[in-house]
Order: sequence, then C-alpha cells, then structure tokens
Amino acid sequence: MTTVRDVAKQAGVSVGTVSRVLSKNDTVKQPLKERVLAAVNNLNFKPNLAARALRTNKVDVIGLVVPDITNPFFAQLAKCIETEAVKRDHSVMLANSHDDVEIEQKQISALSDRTPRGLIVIAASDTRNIEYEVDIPVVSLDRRFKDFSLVSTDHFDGSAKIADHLYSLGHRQIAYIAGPQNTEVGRERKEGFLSRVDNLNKESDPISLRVFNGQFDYESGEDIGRTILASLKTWRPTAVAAANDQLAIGVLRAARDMKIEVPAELSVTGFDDIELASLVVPRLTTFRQPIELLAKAAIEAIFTNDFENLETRLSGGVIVRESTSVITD
Amino acid sequence: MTTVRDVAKQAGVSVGTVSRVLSKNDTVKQPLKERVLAAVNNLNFKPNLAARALRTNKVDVIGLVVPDITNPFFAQLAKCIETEAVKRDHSVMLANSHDDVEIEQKQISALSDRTPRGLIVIAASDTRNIEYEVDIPVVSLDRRFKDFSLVSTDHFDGSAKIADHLYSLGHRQIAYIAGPQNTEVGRERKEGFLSRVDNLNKESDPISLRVFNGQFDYESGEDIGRTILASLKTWRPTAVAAANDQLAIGVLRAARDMKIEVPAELSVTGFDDIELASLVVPRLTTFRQPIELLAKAAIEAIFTNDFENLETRLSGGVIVRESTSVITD
DNA sequence: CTGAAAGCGCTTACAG
DNA sequence: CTGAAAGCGCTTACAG
Repeated sequence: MTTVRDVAKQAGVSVGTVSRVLSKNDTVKQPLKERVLAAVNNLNFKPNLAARALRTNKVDVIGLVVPDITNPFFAQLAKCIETEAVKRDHSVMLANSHDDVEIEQKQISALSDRTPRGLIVIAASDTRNIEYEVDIPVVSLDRRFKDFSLVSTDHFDGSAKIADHLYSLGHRQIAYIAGPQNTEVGRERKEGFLSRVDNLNKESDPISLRVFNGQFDYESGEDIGRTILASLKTWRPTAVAAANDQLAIGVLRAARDMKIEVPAELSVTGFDDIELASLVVPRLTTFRQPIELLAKAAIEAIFTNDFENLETRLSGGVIVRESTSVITD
Repeated sequence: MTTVRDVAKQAGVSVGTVSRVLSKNDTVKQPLKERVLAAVNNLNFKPNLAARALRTNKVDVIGLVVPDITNPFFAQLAKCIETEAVKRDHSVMLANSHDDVEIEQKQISALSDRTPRGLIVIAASDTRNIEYEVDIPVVSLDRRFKDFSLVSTDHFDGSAKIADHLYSLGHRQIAYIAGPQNTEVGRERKEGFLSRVDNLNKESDPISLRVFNGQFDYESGEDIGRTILASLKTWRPTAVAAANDQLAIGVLRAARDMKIEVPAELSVTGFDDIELASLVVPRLTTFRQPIELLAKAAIEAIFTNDFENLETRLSGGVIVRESTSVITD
C-alpha cells in the first residue's frame, strides 16, 4: 500500500506538503505542487480514508434513512441523492427504518457512529416519540423528522392545484382519499385539498366532497375505491383524488374490476408521479414532485450546514394524463 | 468524546484490555470483563470506528452496486441485503451504475477506497470490458460481474418451469419475449425456455414458438406486445412468456389497448415476481425469484470469504395468478 | 491472562 | 510557503 510517505519521498517534499496539495489547501506553490501531483499519479496513490477520518472526524459519506427503499418514490429520491453525493465525491449509506421509529432510531445511531458528513432522513410515519442525540447535520426530507430542517414539496399547494384541475374540468362531486393523518404529508395534502375546495365552493355552484382515510398503499386504495364505487347509488362522485399514486392506482384497479370506465365515468388523480403513474391504464393524472430538486436541496442543506432549522418548500405541477376528463353529461 | 482510555481508567485496567473485551477477543477473565463492560455502559462509550478501521483496514460496511435502485427488483434485493447486513452490525453503502460499465467501475473503485468488508455487485448489462483491481471480497448477484463468484436464481430452470406451466395449460402457440442477449440472465432465461419447449415438442402435438428480442422494461414489452398482437391474422399465439415482469406488464398494457382479453384470449407470464406483479390487472402469473435467499447467500459469500469463485444457483417457483388460463377452444 | 508500547496513515498547528 | 512533529483512537504483537 502506498502512503503519503512514499509520495513525499518520490516528490522530494515533506508529507505535510503532500497532504496539503491533496486536501486542496491552496498554499503550496506551483513547482512543488506539480511534483507532488506527478508522484501521486505515478504511484497511483489513494489516500487512506480511514486515517483521514480519524484525524478529521468526518468521512465523505451521506447517511440516508428511508422507511422502505422498495417504495418507488423513495427509490427515486435515493437515486437522485446518490447522484448528487457522487458529484461531491461522497458515497451514500442506506438504511431502511421499515417505518418503525425504534428501528429508525437504531439505524440513525448506527449511521452516526460512522461519522458521516450528514444525515438525510425520510421519517417513519410512526408517531412514538424518541429522543435523539446526533452531532452531525441532519435534514429531514419529504417527511419531517423531529424538529430538524425540512426539505419537501409544498404538499398543501400541490393538493390545491389538483383540486383546481378537477374543478376546472367541471367536477363537483368529489371523493378525497387522504393519507395517514399521523403523518404531516398526509395532513398537509388533505388540508390543501379541502381548503381549496372550500374556497371554490359557492352556493350557486356547490361542491359535494367526501373524505376517506387510507394508508399510502395500493391495497388501501383498492379497498376504499371499492367502498366508494359500491355505494354509487347513495352518492356518486365524478372524481376521486387520492393522496398519492399508489392509492390512486388502487382505485383504478377497483374501478376496472367493477367495470367503471376511467375517465369516462370517473376521473382519478394521484400525487407524486412515480414511474408507474405513466404506465398504468389509463395513465394517471397526478402531481409531480420535483424529486431532483428535493434531492439537491437536501444535500445542499447538509453541506451548507445551515442549522437554522429552515423549511424549504419546493413546488411541482400537475401532470395531466388520461385518468381525468371533463364532465360531459 | 469518550475513548478507550476513559473506559480503561474508570475500569482500572489497561486500554488493551478494554479493546480486547470490545472485540470479543475471548481471553479477559470474568471480573475484569465485567468491570470494563460496566464502564462502557456507564460512560456510554462508542468506539471510534475510523480509528478501528485505520488499524484493521476493514470497516463494517458492505458496498452494493446496482444498475438502478428504482428498478423494483433491485430495490427488493437491496432491502433484503440491508436487513442481512444490519443483522451483522454492518451498514450498506449504495451506488448506482446507471447500467454503464464506466460509471460502474468508478463506483466500485470509490467504494473499495472506503475499505468495506466486501462488495456485492449486480453487474451493468453493458458489455464493454474494463479491468478491475480490488483487494476485497466481491460477489456478483443476479447478473454476473466479471469472473467473480455469482449468486443468482437458476434462470434456466425457472424459465423451463414457466414453459411447463404454459404447456400444461394446453398452450401450443407461444411467443417468447427475450431479455437483452448481451446479458447472461437474458440468455439463460431464453435458453431455458427454448430448450424446454424443444423437449416438449412432439410431432404428434407440435408447438409453434416465436422469439422476440426486447429490453427488460415496460416500454419494450408494450412495443413488442403491440407487434405480436397486431399480426394476429398471420400467426396467433395463445400465450406470451416474457423474460421479466416489466416486459409482461407492458404486454398486458398492449393487450388492454387492443381489446384482447387476458387470460381468456391470451395468457401472459412474467419473471421475477416484483411487487407490482400482484397488483396489475389481471394479476400476473410469474416466476418468483427467492429474493431473500439471494440476499442471504450473497452476504454469506462475503463473510465466509470463499474465494473459490463459486456459483450459487437458487431455485424459485411459478406463482400462478390470473394472467394465465387453460385453453378451452 | 494482562499491561506497556508501538504504530496504522493521515492532518494540522507550530516554527521558521 | 514548507518542514518537522505531534497526535487522532484504536489494535495487536510482545513480554511477563
């Protein structure tokens, strides 16, 4: 294994100098610098990262804790985060919390022990309260984690835009399938939707809205979809807006099983724009979260190390596809 | 920060002793051991991992390189690997190769620089040849990486089982959509299918088989599906077997668009059993890869450090769902 | 079985 | 601007 000593010897300088040019420490004048660089190249020297870590107490790693990497939305976020990290010569360490606060806590402390540059955590939706002590920058992404800085989409606004879309198509009988109300995302999306509907609602042109509570998964969407569609005689919605794409896709499935044509008889909207949204039949109208920007902002927050506990809200837009249409009858 | 010195002082022993009990070095007699453990607990001591790494040249990390974490199959593998790693108090470092050998190489060398215990790589399907020099255990998973040990499903056998399933349902007109033939998985699955069909084929009861070449994605499946279904007058298959679930789901989509009932008019099978397979309409009959076992075997291979360049082939089974049915006419 | 000590490969004040 | 030297916190021969 070649070390700074070898490089120093070959370049005819001290190890301190080698270290300085490697850490881009400015100083070190041209001639020396060149000799060092030449030697580094020549010997194919790679600094021992553990030694560096021991001295600096930092390692070029970003820790990422997600509830479940198989959730397509989190996978996309993880991918973008990794891409951003690589740009900065960092690696990412991945941990799943399985949406369980206790596991989350263990994972966070395991990651912290490795002294990464910072931690990005997409919080478990679980509500139990656990104390954390971490001595590195932490930023929560998408789902707020404790009282750390948050980078997320403006869910409130996004839901409002979906409501606008449906309204503009003429829908006045609307079902909203909310996400779990013990999560901030779930609450914000619901509130955004409800409050916009409330604004739009006029006595001369009333909107009838019903709200259902679900989880953020396919099964839940399918179940609730079935419930809604089964009672069509009692109350017939012309549109159902779901708090995320999985829910919406579940509804699509229920509709298909029950021979209800989407969008002819029922418009359906999602939220997130996971890859699958554009692949289901019919392709899903949804709200696209700015995934790349979210990832960038989260990484940025780690590096600027702004401990102001700030909130970064990014906006996205409605992607209109085939699952929504104007009311014709 | 509390160090071994602090612990040693409190326990009234030498730092060597502390280190020895922490590294489960057997030796160290009960009385001392207990005092050390008490001090560790008392001071909430956590060893500095970087220091340990510097000495041992190893860190409790598994590097994982995948083509793309947003591929649901890889995400599931990654999740299982992470679970296994945690069981052994290891973390996992994740890198995407974007299915590009050059990026893969950079990622691998970046990970190796961090001296993980080992590397699990799901190879890029790209074919260019690049030299690697790594000094840690490497095992390829699912897709063979160079000439390193491979842990994978027995694709040949799996495809054969799918062929059997279709045959037993009475299908004799079959289309096979192969995966990219520059990947070993693609080739093995195809060969497994073709060779079984070949065995089953009798003059008295002939099978007509056509093979199409695709990529492992939805679009490709949809395109090819459309092609096959558009020429139904020329040649009408009663079943199409796809080399993976994404392809099959693409076919399902094409069939739906073209008003062809699955499975009544056409049976469709996939391969992998990604989560989505059981959520599409109709639910997809497919071959389930033993994901958990694959992950376990890969991790196991890293730890036993069996450099025999062995091949571990795990078998899975056909999951019969709604997309296949017997031929009735 | 345990302690004293060397040393892993860096970085970074401290001089000059 | 550069060198000599200390030291980060562990582990592990080496004695005894």
